[in-house]
Amino acid sequence: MTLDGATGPRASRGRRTSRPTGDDREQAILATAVRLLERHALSEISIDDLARGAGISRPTFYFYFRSKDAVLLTLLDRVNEEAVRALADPLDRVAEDPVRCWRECLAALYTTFHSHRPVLLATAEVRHTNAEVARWCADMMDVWVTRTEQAIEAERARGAAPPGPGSRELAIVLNAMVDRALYATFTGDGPAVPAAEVVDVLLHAWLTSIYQTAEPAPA
Amino acid sequence: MTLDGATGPRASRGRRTSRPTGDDREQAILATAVRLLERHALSEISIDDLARGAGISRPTFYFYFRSKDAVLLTLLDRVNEEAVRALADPLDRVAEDPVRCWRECLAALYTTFHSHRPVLLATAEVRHTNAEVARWCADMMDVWVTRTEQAIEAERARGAAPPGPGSRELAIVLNAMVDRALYATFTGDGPAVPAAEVVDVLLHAWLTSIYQTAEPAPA
DNA sequence: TGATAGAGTCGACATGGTGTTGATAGCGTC
DNA sequence: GACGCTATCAACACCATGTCGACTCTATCA
Repeated sequence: MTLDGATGPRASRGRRTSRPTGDDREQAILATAVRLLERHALSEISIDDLARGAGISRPTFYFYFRSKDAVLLTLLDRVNEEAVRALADPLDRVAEDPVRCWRECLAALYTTFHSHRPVLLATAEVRHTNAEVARWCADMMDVWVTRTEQAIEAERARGAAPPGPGSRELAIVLNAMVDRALYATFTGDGPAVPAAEVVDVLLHAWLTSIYQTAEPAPA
Repeated sequence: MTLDGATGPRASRGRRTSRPTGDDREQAILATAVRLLERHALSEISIDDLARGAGISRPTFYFYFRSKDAVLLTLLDRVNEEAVRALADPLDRVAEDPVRCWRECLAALYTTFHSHRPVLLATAEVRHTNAEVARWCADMMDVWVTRTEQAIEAERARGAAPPGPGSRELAIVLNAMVDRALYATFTGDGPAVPAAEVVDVLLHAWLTSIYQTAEPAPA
């Protein structure tokens, strides 16, 4: 007997318990979502589309996921895991070689965003409407802001960066910049920096804001 | 006979022609929209809510506006006119006193955003779903980016700012930063800079990115 | 071996929103 | 006093979401 009150194979966003069958159906739904998102906005995709794509009927979809957005949330978890892995290392080594490490951070975000473009675009689509997705984005952003803040503090502590605005506040606006600029780059929504240059330009703004020169002193 | 193919009092987003009656109904719809947006997200407001609020039935609403988003677009035009007025002057005088003028620009954007918060939040909500709103945002952003770009070029030409990344690309990421950071400030969606500080922090990032020092040389 | 339980499935329905149609009411004017 | 235009709405067609209840299949165990 499952104790978490689940009616579906699991509480949908709850964590894995052993489940013999049905797992492939869940994967089929996720795969269908990714495939459809390559070509269509989330709002253009109906639950019926997802169900049919996975070879099931609409009511059966609800056996696996609570809603369309719950599917997105599951996909988002995957993306996050990948991003966390990619950024952990360069963020820890900022002091060794600031320019290289900050560039690696921004490049890692670029790469993650790029390779999961459909999922992140869908996220942008609903983050202002769906409280749960908004919460998720906020939590993820908070992680990056805090890591950035700590790195800025460390750079100031060792004298590599001069004092300036609060490190947290600075970290927030810099992350906001990356967030929006990458989104625009992959979307063509409004003027966007060409993909080939966007990391360079972001890095410039990032470094000068923190170090107040274009080239911080070497370690 | 109206020549623009309108069925309603005007082509809704088309431009003013003389219209004796019904204008107050249109204003009532707009006023209702603003009032409801103070308390609810756009997605929570139905066309029926707007119609009832204006004292008419739902089909009659369609006589005045093509859709819910068309109402938003009309409100947005008002905001834009105000923003254009507020920013024109400081942008023209950047060379006289860069720090003061850039701050005035950012402060003007802050003020505009703040005083039209409900409308701009609703815009963020649908800009990823509604092509017309997306287009509108893109156009507006393009205006600010171009003005910023020209100002950066001018500063470089007179030797006040050193060379750096392409002025257009820099203008884009700086505007992206303002866009997203102000949104977060007024929304509490994710970590946000306190309202009292946000202009200062944005100004810091803005100045250092352009002048590559915290304090550009006086004119 | 056949009763039982639970996972998995879906037809049919209820709900709630959007947008359209067609009929009508009021009013100025020629 | 009839024509044309603005303005209005009841009724309808449509579509997406989410729920209910009945059904099937399979594995287990007395």
